[in-house]
Amino acid sequence: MANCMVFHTQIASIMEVLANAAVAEICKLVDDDYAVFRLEITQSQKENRALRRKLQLLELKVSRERAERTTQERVLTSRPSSAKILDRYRGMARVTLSGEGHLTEGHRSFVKPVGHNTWRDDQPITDERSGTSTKNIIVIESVDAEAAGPGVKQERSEREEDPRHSREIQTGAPHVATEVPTTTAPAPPNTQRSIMEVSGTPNAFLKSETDTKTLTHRLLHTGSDHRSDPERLGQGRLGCPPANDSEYLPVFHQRTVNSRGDGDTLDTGVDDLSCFYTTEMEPVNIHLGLERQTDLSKGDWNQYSSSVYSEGCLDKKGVVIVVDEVTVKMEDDVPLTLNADKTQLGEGHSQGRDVLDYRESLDTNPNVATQSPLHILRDRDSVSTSMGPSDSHGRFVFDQVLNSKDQRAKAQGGGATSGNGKEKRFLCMSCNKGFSCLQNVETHQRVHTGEKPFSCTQCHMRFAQAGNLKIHQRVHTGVKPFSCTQCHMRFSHSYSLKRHQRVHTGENSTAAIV
DNA sequence: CTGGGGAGGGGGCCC
DNA sequence: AGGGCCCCCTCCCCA
Repeated sequence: MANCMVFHTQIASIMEVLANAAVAEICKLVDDDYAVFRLEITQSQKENRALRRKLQLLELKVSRERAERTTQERVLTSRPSSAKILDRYRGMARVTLSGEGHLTEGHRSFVKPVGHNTWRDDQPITDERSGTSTKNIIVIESVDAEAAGPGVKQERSEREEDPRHSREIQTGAPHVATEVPTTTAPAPPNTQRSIMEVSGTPNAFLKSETDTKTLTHRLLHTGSDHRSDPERLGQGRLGCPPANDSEYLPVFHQRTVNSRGDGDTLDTGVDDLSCFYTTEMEPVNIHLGLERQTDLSKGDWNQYSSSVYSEGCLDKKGVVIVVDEVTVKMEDDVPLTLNADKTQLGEGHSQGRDVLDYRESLDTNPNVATQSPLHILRDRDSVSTSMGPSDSHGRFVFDQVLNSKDQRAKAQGGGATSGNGKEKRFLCMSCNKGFSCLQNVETHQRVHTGEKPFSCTQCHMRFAQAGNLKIHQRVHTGVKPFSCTQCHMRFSHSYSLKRHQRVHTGENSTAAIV
């Protein structure tokens, strides 16, 4: 008996030692990762400082031009110049804001070519270099990027700053720049929940809840090795999940939207349009998927695609959207009222804004908040969705999501739990639609990313699917392989023929659809 | 009613 | 044998 007691005592002591060792190891890991996060936060802060400085410069430019314009107007016209100028600049500010949606007062900026000191009232407000309306966020980004110039990095490097600064929290202040020192009221200090800092697009919201962690998401980092992060963080590449019974957890989603000036393929960094799977969620390795705030309606993305590809804004202008880093700070006990105020970024926002929102926002739909755009269904039997609060170990609890909003998914048997025979193991985190294979979800995500890798050699059209390009090329070739057996009509689309034949059969088209 | 683009599903081939 | 990829089919939607 005594031996038994001694044995138990020894066991207990060994357990304690092991536990202490484990705790120490965990602490070390946390410290290491925290250092990395701090570094990235600092970099982000530097970049934001540089952008703010640039905005101030642009403001000065505006003021100067305004003064010049005032003088000129006084000379040239009998109309009270102040009113006209005010109109003009008010208009510019409105356009800028409508496009970007979040430039703060006092930071409205635009770029006007040197020597262009007058504005005509009938002149569309465009980026003079691109000829593209500034309502396109991409243009605004281009202005920023261009104005920032090569010296920005240098400038940033000269500014070391308090990392705590990066934890300034912005909540409930849509479209307000995260840090605008002179003209913007400081963010409400009360809730300290999250912060996002995005180059030129500071009005983003990330919300989450967990233990106090600072997570850095390199969301859109054009020209950077955006693959390094998941690798550094110990995740594998996208691929099939290791095993069906593993807990596949969404990690994070990266996207790069850029284009080259030669009009070639717009690289959206699609190889990162994916999620990385980890079988265990470590407290130091929690990754937030980023969910677009507004509903990704088809129209939004089509519009985006249209503006980007069809109109060739990106292609022709070589505009690069850069959203450098997003820093998220999550505090304990933050309620999951992840602000469903869609109006913040809702209608009236630019297409580009939508794209960014998609990357930046976690709020609006608590059900999908903090999930990556793509993840494996974890619980195939579950339809309910929740990202429950962290469990006692600080882990996220992810359940699968079925977005009831996606009517099309329902109509076409989409959704994670549709009754189709094939198991829909792959879930798009943007719309929560389920797919049976990874390829399909990757293709599907082009809807959200706007990636259209297939371009027509005879026109500007681009397509997300090769098959659609092939069909499209019949427009150029005039090939109409589908002919009606009852008339001489020929069609380039098989479905057009099928639809046409309803005319002969007298079948009601609506009834046919039903 | 047609033209045509967007998008999902599934089969077949290859590794 | 299973997964990835390519391709085609199909349907929806809009102009």
